Amino acid sequence: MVVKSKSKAGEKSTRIQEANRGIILDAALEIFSTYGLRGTTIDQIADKAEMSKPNLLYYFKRKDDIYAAVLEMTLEEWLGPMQAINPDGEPIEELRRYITLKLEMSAKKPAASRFFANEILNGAPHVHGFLKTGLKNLVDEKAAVIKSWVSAGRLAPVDPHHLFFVIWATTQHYADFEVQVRAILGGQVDKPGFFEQTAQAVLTILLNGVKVR
Amino acid sequence: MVVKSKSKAGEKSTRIQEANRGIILDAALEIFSTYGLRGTTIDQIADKAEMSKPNLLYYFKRKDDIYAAVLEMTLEEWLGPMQAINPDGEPIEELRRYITLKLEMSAKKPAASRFFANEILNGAPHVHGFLKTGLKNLVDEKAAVIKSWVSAGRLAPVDPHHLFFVIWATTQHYADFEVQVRAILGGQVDKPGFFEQTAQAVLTILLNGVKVR
DNA sequence: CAAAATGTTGACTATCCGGTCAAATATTAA
DNA sequence: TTAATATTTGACCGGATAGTCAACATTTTG
Repeated sequence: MVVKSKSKAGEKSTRIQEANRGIILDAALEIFSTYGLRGTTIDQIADKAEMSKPNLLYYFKRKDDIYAAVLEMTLEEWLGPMQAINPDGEPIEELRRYITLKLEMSAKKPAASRFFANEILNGAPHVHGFLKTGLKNLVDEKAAVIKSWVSAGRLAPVDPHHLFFVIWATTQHYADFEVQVRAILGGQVDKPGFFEQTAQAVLTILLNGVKVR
Repeated sequence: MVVKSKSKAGEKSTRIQEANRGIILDAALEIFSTYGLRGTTIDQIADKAEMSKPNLLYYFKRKDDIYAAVLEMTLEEWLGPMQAINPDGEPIEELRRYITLKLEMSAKKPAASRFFANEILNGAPHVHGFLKTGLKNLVDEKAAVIKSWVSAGRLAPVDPHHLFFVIWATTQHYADFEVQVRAILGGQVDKPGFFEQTAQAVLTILLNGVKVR
């Protein structure tokens, strides 16, 4: 049969589909990240995507489907930097690279960070399973690396899990609480060297915090 | 005169009013903190408060009024610990106390922290003015204290504003991302010594990060 | 080209939700 | 007790919002 099944298995997509799905996901990320799932309306996303609502629903049948797609997209790149922590590297340098990468992601894709923050604040209904399996496994694995570094006397004695929490909290703060940071620091935030200044301050505190004395 | 003037213009309130407003604000904080303003329905709050919707609206005319009341209530206690930073104290001890207080607040009133996080994530529409005035002033004042400590060589050279951001991010993380922390640490979170363990880890990293070497 | 497939939209429906209101009930004061 | 006042609620209204659908428009294919 010559049926061009377009549903599940034989996922063929035209350029228009490719393009529009991308446009929708970008728009949705933006809106979801500030209003959350329940606070977002399909019309808002459609407006942002410059597309009629029925047209948008032609690509994603339900609001939840859009949300799920954005979530999947976001989660993928979220774990990248952590996976890159190298057990055979120099501890402080590995942490410096990890923290810097996370800060860069917050600066470049603040909406992704806020989207995730919203999901967690709402009780993580859509990623609870993932947190307890995928994320936990990865964190436990990397925590073991940290622990081995501590045991070898290459890092100050510090609880590995809490170290990750502190790093996540700090790096994501600049995306999630950007409005507050702006309110306090003012136009300074938009000046050229701001990212470097932030990175330097954060790295100074956190790395000194884990260096062997 | 027999008028029991309460606040505004002869605002007398009965015990029932006193009690019900309190019940409503507690319920509202809980719901708002997980669903945000737009994601919360009046019915949800009414259910939580075990009260009919019209009855609830008898005490607060509009949803926004409830939100504003919760916000005011939350903001007040939010600044307490920071104001308590004493310029004449010993720097490391002052910071230790501040961080510990913030961690205690996160542990005791996570909903308040999440409520605030939601407001900021949503773009801080209701507190933007406050952030740029009240909060900024207080932060600038305390940043000057930190700066003087650094200048006197009593703290490692660190940007005062970023130090506050790191402290806020870290301490509030345990409330805002509680679901994630639970997913990763499991039942450990509910064991007796967990708070002390967390405080110790956080204090170790942050205080070592700012101690003079 | 013409037919088929894909993409787009205005108009519509059903439901949810914020808010009202008049009537009923409970509390307080005289 | 009774009258005034405060509290509670079922029923309702109007606007917003998720999702549908049939018709129209465009693109792809043979």
